[in-house]
Amino acid sequence: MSTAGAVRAGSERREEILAIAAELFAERGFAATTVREIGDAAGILSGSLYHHFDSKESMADELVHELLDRVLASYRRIVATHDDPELALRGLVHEAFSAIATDRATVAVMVNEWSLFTQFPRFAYLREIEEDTEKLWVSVIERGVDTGAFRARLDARMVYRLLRDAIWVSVRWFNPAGNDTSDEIADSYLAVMLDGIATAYTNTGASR
Amino acid sequence: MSTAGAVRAGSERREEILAIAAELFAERGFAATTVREIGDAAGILSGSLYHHFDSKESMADELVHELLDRVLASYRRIVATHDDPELALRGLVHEAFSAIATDRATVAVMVNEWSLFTQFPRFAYLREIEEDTEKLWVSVIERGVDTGAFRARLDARMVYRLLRDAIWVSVRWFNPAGNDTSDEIADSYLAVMLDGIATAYTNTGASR
DNA sequence: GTCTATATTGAGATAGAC
DNA sequence: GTCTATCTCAATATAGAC
Repeated sequence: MSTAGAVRAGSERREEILAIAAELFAERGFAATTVREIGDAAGILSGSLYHHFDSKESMADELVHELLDRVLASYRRIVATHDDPELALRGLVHEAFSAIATDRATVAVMVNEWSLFTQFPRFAYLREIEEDTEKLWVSVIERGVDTGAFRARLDARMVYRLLRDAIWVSVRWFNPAGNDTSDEIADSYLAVMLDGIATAYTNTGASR
Repeated sequence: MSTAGAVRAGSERREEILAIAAELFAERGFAATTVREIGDAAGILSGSLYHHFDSKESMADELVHELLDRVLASYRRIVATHDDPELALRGLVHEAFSAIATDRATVAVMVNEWSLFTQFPRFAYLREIEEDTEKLWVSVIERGVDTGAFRARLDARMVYRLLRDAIWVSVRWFNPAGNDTSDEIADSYLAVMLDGIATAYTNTGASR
């Protein structure tokens, strides 16, 4: 393999540096993290980073792109293996929380820098993958409405966004090393989303 | 009134510049917005901004602090005037979406830069106000559990965070000038949160 | 309250030796 | 693959005139 210029494929050292960068981006923010800090944390000088990467931006790019590709692939597998819409939805939610647990830093970068990154052409895939993801989740929700598992006249797109936003932003406070596992919080969120928080006998309000 | 140094209280020009800065911070991100851009958009040179403000940071500080104070005060009024927990919760959710509609740019700055700002001592009030807000919402949810309006054994804190995260992050895609008003989306979110998306007869799964 | 002019700093990135 | 050394630029912020 070539050693000149910014290497494309994944060497061990590369992955190591990416993981360090992810932690710093997540902790301080992408813009507020300097390449000198990344170099310091990796035990090399900032200039040496450019043997591995083209730019600071390309580090974040690689991190987030790889994560999103992986998560979308998992989503597709889950939907393909569950005919039952409720079971499919449960699988999707568990998968998302699982990603928060296993890739906390990168998820935090994605969530915190979403509005920044989506401005730039090089991050166009963010919107594309998110669009595919939305289609996938919405199709599951709509199928649930069709089968009668979910309520009629649901706005599937709105339900998806509510759930998506709540799940991903939980990376800001959810600590998988704490009291709850990612499966436990997934089940808690699913319980609220599926059954609601109101008791049946209050379910008579004019506005509902 | 004094005209030397950075003025504290609100003149019209000041408010105008703050609104312009909020739009730019929201659109491009706080770090990626330069004081030159703010000056250009306001029709003055960047140096002249420092007659009104101490720093770029203090502009964001003022915007977000003022918003959060205002929202928390509204929350308190709502809780104080509603004995019924469900009505109180409905009022809170409507108020939050109303803030997104009336102060979209500042809410976006708060949401997008939360992790960045909370790192700095000058933004300590962010965590403080958020803590008070959490207590207020959680007390409403717990009262609902006590009165029987909401399900027993709810994790009130978790329910609050799910709802809070979903509401605020919706600023990234919710367009109050579009098809839905803020009251409509508030009612949609409340319908899902109160009643869930599952139909009653599926409510027999072992995991629920 | 804004402009002219500029100080000052710190950032991302590069070239070439080792 | 890392270091030495440095370039280059753009950013925040300031001083003082008008």
